Amino acid sequence: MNSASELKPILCLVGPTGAGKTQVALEIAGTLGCEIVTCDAMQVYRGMDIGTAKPSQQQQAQIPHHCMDLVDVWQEFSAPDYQVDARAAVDSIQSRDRRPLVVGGTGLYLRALIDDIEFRGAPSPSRRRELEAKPLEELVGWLEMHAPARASKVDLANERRVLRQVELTLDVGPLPETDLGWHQRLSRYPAKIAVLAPQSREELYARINSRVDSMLASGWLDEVAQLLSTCDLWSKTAGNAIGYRQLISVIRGELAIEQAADEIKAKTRTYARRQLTWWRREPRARWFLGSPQEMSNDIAKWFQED
RNA sequence: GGCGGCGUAGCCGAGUGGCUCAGGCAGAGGUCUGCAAAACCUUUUACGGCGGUUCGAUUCCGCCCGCCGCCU
Repeated sequence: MNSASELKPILCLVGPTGAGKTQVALEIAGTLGCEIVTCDAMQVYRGMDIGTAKPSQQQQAQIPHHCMDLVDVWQEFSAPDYQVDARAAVDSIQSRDRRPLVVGGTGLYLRALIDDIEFRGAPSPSRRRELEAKPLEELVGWLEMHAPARASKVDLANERRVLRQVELTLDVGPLPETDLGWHQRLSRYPAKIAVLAPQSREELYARINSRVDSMLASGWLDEVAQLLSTCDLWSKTAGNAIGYRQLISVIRGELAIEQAADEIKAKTRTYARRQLTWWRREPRARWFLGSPQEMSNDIAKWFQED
């Protein structure tokens, strides 16, 4: 690996859905000579194009994209998988003396990439099914008894998190003394994180609403029908994607399209809000509030400062 | 015109003569180490209007307004 490029921070462009990241990313990648590493939990799925707002074929031909279209909708994919793939992409880009530009909205995936997070204890599906059948109180009781340090760190009302801690206890034991914790934010890669977001909440929501309409107008429903015809049992992640879940119900005749559209907009807005919450806590983030056109230059300028 | 039903927060929707007056969605804030576009936590906003009965009415009664259905 080239040591000069290794010292340069990884450029990251994040923000809520609908802020205009793709547009800015393409511009910046063009002027700074970057390759794009997608940081999006849903764009890894092949065929989920319209609803995940994937860059077009032309756009992808213009700038190399990585970590996109990695798996099919029936395949499970999660943060550790992303970590492996994204780090490989970053290392490869840097070894070719180019600069990676990480673009996306999935906060956890970004941290999996740039922070020194080690995922351990891959869950076993059969045991997970067993644990899922147990009531929350039982899992909490077990955890408090066998791994009090873990119990004190999780949200005990959140069954999914508690269950994972039980799995970790079973597989890697109680929390090691050396565990520095999530909040240490030990960087594996130095990074510059630009958060792109519209000036106001109203503007963000307006952008989201009209984007959902234009996705539906460009054949989103057909895309889902197409995917559904090749596979009707989707992975947990893909099957939970906003919009896809609702459109599947429409195709199955369980939901009217107008209702689906409203629900998709509402869920997307909520999602955008949670994204903003995530980045508010990111100390390395620098915020750029405005439209993509307005912010593009400012972000590029900041990225170029070394 | 007659008869009946309904009117509860931005929306859906239970309920009650007084008590911390359901719940869901949306909105706002937050959490986040293998489903993260997920999961979870906290939280604002009500009883169509005017009278009456009552110690007390969102709840009971009357009138009015609005909506829906049926009849002529």
